[in-house]
Amino acid sequence: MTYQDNVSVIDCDKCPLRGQDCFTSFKPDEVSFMQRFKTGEMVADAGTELFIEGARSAQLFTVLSGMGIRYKTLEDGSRQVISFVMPGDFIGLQAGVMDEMCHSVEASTPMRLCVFNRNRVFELFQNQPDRAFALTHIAAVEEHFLGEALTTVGQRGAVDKIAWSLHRFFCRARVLDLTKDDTCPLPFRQQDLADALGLSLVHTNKTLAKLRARGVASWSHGVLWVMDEPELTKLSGIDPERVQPRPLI
Amino acid sequence: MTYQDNVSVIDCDKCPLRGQDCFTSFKPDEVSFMQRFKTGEMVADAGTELFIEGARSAQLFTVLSGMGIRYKTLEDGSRQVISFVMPGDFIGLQAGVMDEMCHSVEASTPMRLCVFNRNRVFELFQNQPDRAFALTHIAAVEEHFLGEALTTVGQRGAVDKIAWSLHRFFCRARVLDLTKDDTCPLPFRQQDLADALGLSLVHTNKTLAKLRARGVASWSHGVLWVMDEPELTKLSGIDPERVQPRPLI
DNA sequence: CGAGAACTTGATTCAACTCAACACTGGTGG
DNA sequence: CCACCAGTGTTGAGTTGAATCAAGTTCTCG
Repeated sequence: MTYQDNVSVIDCDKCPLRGQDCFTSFKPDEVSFMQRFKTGEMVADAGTELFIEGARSAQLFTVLSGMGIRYKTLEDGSRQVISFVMPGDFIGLQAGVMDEMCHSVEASTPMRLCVFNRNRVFELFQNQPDRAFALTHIAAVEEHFLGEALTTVGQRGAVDKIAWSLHRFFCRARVLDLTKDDTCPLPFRQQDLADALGLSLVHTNKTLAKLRARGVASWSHGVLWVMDEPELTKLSGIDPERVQPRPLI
Repeated sequence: MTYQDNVSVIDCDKCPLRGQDCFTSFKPDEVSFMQRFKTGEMVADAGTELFIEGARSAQLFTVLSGMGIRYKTLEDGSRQVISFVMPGDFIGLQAGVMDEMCHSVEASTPMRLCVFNRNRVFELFQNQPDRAFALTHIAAVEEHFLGEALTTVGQRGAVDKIAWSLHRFFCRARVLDLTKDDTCPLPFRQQDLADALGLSLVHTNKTLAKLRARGVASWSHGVLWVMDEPELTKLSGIDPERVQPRPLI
């Protein structure tokens, strides 16, 4: 399952994410504050449930590496994937400010997570206005993204939905430097994508085949290959995908 | 259109919303801070665009009275209603922390808004940790709601979608004390509801008729009448609708 | 090598969409 | 004052995109 890995904890100082230019830069005292705020690291195997809907959690995480999914489950067993979780994402904010999580988070690959203590979140508001602002910024960005997802799921057809999803993922991967040429890892199941877009597994599969046949994008064996990026961008309906640096917690 | 109404500005001290028990209480110094933070009031006619997608805005608002919709527009002209805006809602957070809004906001009824200055948001983080936390809390609640909306739009059938939407609205209205017996104002068009749920106008109309015929709920002439609340709740798929007090800005 | 999970593909069904007409309302101007 | 119009709501008929059902095929891993 999961285990604490106290030996090889990374210093915030040397955090491999912080340097990337898709994240806003830290002031020196912010780094040292985060170092004190951080209570450890955790490694999770693929399949681990990091959070469970409705549960209170004492811990909050920042993803150092690996990927996962946030999702909600309905009474009838159907599932809505809310978003894909990637390195740099902060998870558990809802548990941090409200009393409980309103969705579950599951690791799709092995993940390494930076661990924070829930009951120290308020310290951050008291002592580190910049960090508190960053937290709010992250929440606003997440809200923005959910609005886009809602729009896609509510208004577009299957081809556009899939295209949007693949395009968005590829762009996120690129700023994280996870792409190689026109490819990037996409370690989810077709079922996950289907549940994210409100499509059936079968239709998702057929639509992916269509995009592959059209020479737009191809996803197999956990690797996404963007064959015709302009076309994918056009189908996705996203303007220039403003890549604005976002804060890291 | 809109105009400043400098004469009858309400003191935060006497804010009619603050007293309601659906909002968390303020400490005295928080009230005085908000009073200084508040730069005025605005009255908007029905139909006014409070925010326009993509624009920067110098102002942020808290809704004092009236209702509206948040929405995104797509290239092809279709529209996704992100949420319904009700008294107590804080709008413009995205403009406040990111540089621009990623959805528009339109008044559906005449609205009275409390106006704040965007460039003073950071003061709040520097001087008022409680208020800053409240802002983050609001963002997290909004994120929670959007996740629920996404789940509904993605996974449920038309009857459930409509039921969820009506139930949610009625619950929100009730905690704001806008209900009278089993009714509450619902000042939107069927098209707005359709665009919120990703349904066509025609199908929305037919589904509303179905709920009316079944004796569950009836919406006409801007008034929602909940005829069978247990049934509506059941259809909506919401557990107990935990009514947790939320902060007001 | 066998078993389960994931992915494919074709055939059929159904929920929701589009089209099209009509009813009701309130506002405007001749 | 009434004719007209634009916005909104209602209803029926026919179409379609996506769901479901049903059978494979390929992968993965113990």
